[in-house]
Amino acid sequence: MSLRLTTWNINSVRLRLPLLLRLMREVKPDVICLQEIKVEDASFPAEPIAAAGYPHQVVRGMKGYNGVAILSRVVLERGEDRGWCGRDDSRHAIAHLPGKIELHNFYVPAGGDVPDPAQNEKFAHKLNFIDEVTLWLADARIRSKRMILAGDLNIAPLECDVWSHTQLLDVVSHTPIEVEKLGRMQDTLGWVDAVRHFVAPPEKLYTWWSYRARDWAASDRGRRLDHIWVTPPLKKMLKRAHVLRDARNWEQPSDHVPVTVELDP
DNA sequence: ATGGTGGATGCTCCA
Repeated sequence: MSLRLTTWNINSVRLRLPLLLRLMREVKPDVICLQEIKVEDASFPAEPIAAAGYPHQVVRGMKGYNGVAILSRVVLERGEDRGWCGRDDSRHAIAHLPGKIELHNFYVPAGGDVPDPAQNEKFAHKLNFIDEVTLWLADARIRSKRMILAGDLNIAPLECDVWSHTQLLDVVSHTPIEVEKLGRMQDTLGWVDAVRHFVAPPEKLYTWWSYRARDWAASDRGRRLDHIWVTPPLKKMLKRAHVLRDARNWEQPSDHVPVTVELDP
């Protein structure tokens, strides 16, 4: 059984439905994890997505903000929904895939601008979110489980995951406290960073470029915020990873680009 | 040092 999985913060699934269909045609993933779909479940464009070959869908949306979805060519079973930090703000979806693989799709809070949890409630929420997920993963610790964790984690952990390590040390997404907490989360189950498995440091690699740059490609001030991790039993199955940088140049693009990993038995 | 853009929403929030 071969599996090609893509994660993409699409920043409005309704506005960018044509781009999603293009991704399906050009990359042909078996499974797609979307974040920031920004739509209620009832208004999710389920039919055109099914018609494009992805009839199996787990949608966890809300009005206006956040929202995640898992789209699949292959049959999947929805996992049990759960909230984090006492909220139900549509930041996590679970699906059970063929081959006894448990898939988690996360949209971690961005965390606002001020990197101090005492001054900035959004940053506190982000740190608490990571802590809660970490505790939960550690509690459910079964190292032999075949699991994939994908999504917009809103943290660029490595120096080569940002355009300037020193200039971003106090910028939310690359602060030492976030990087440390993400590292702890990764340690819970010995998660393997499936993309850095193929694009080893110190090679620079980004998945997000701000809308605010005059020329995003020329300045290339990117960050790697979108991730795909696998548990150790899947490590030997990793075949390929790809960041679709071209998608940042598509018409009316998301500020994030799709990240894809292929696994083979 | 600052402000820059984009999406959903509805006289503003979030990224």
